[in-house]
Amino acid sequence: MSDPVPPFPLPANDDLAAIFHEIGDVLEVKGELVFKTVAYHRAADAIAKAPFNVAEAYAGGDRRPIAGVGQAIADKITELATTGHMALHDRLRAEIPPSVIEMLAIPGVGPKTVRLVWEEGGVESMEDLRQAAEAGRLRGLRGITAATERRILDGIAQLASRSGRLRIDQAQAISDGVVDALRGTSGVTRIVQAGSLRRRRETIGDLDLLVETTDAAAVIERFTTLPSVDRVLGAGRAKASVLLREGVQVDLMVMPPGEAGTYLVHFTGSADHNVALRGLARDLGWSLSEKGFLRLGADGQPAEGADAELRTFADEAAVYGFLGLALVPPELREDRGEVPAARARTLPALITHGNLRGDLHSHSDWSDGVHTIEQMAEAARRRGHAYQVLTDHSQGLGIAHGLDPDRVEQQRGIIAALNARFAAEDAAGETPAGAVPGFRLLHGCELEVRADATLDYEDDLLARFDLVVASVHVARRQPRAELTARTLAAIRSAHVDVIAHPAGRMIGGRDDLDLDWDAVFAAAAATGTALEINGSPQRLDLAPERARRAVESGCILSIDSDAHRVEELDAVRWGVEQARRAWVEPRHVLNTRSLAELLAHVAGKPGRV
DNA sequence: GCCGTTTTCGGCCCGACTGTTTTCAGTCG
Repeated sequence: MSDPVPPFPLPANDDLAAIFHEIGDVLEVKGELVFKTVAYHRAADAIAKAPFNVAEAYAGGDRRPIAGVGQAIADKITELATTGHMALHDRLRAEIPPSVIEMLAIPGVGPKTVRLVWEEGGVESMEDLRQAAEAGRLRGLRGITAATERRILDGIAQLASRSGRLRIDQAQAISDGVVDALRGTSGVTRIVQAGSLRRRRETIGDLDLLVETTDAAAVIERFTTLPSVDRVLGAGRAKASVLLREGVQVDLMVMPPGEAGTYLVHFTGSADHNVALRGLARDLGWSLSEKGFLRLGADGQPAEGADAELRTFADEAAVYGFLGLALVPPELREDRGEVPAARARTLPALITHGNLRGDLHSHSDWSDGVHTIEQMAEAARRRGHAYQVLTDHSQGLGIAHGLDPDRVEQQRGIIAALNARFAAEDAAGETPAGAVPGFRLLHGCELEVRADATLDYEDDLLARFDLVVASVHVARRQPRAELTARTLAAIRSAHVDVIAHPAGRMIGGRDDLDLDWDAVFAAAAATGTALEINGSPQRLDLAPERARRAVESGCILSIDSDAHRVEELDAVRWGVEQARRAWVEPRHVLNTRSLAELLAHVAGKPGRV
């Protein structure tokens, strides 16, 4: 018997988190104790990060512990998951309308200002606020001048023009441009791209640069007057912020020479990671900030006078060491278990780009790629791969010029001829620069999983490929049961070796497929079918949290470029970065294996003869 | 509101920049 279906929809983790963020926001505007509001926001973040559907679990009576969610908030989740309502949320909404709370999103406008304009200015929404500021009706309020009104209007305009988060490849290009422009400024000895870009998040909100220099004024002057700067948001002696013409905010911090350690830690870690480090420091009797460690006195405040002491470090390893921790790689600094692991010396030995021996997913101009089979193979070979799998689309994906069985047969001949030439060159000692002798182009396909859960080629044709990558492109809006059944059908096929971009997402575009992930991970682990981390910066799918759960579930992964042109073969680097964020080690990844090991794994799939 | 091999009560991360209430509160990262 299945569970009774509740008469109201259960929220996804993101939606549940949004409710608690909203509660935290309302309490801030109400002037509630700050630690209480922080507790709601922290709980919301923890819920958003939870690796299972929290509302579903709570609805079923499974109140798994979540760090940051205590008795009171857990009860509220249960209330919402079992009744469809949360009394506190309803009451707070009645007290302060959401349209008032939305004003918190305006840069430069915080809870105190929102409360002031709402209670004393009668402002009920962002649009109200804009009109009141334009009409000069706010300046009578305590602490608000004409300049403040101007600032509020700027903030509203900035919010409207904000272009959302950047893809990591776009952010990297913009950041590189700024770094190049700052290089050579007098006194500058080092520039580090910190923040979420250094943590290699899939999307980036704003950019953080750390500049080691003996002449802070010079670099801040140069930075705030770059041609790419639209306007300066703020500039002091040690830091400055600008908005670029592209709409991206860049924050620059100056660090004194020889003291980079705590600066790098502070401006790289996520807020939660940093909070955890500061807590550790406090336990050891020190206050940690970007400037270094300040010794605490008996009163818990930084010691003064003769007892005052500031400890600085030249590099990050020394900072973590001072806290009794192993150096945490930037990609892991998200407060997802890395701090205890660093203390216990159980951090993973993360995969690197150099561990990859080949690429299991790429296209040519035979389907929807740009370059020829030979061009793609040569390019892969000269990148030092041991193997490259050509995986043009199967016949059903008409829009991508999928191949019918005759065309597949023709490809086979071309691939054999290329491999013969490569072998002859190797034998003659004419292996090209960058290449490794023995390179093989493998014949694969990207097999469409049809809407009815059947596969797009017959088994006898599939059996002749070296390796098969399967994926879902069509009928994406099916209910979860159907979509899951399709993915499971591919996983259980004796001929499918990799599930490509399993969630089917496009960053900033398509959402994830609605799959029963526990079922997918269990089947993939049982059959040895690899789940892909697709390196295309538009996809980066599996996402890190899912990839981490996949590995914990016993799955093997692949990290592939999905290249449609020669240059895109390098996209595996983005995939490797996401794998690192997922705590992935080389042993978890199929294409870290040698050609012989790869082929042995494929041949060993259950049901294969 | 959360949390504890130092605490079940009393703490809870830290500093720069801005503008104005000109000594500090508000906002941000």
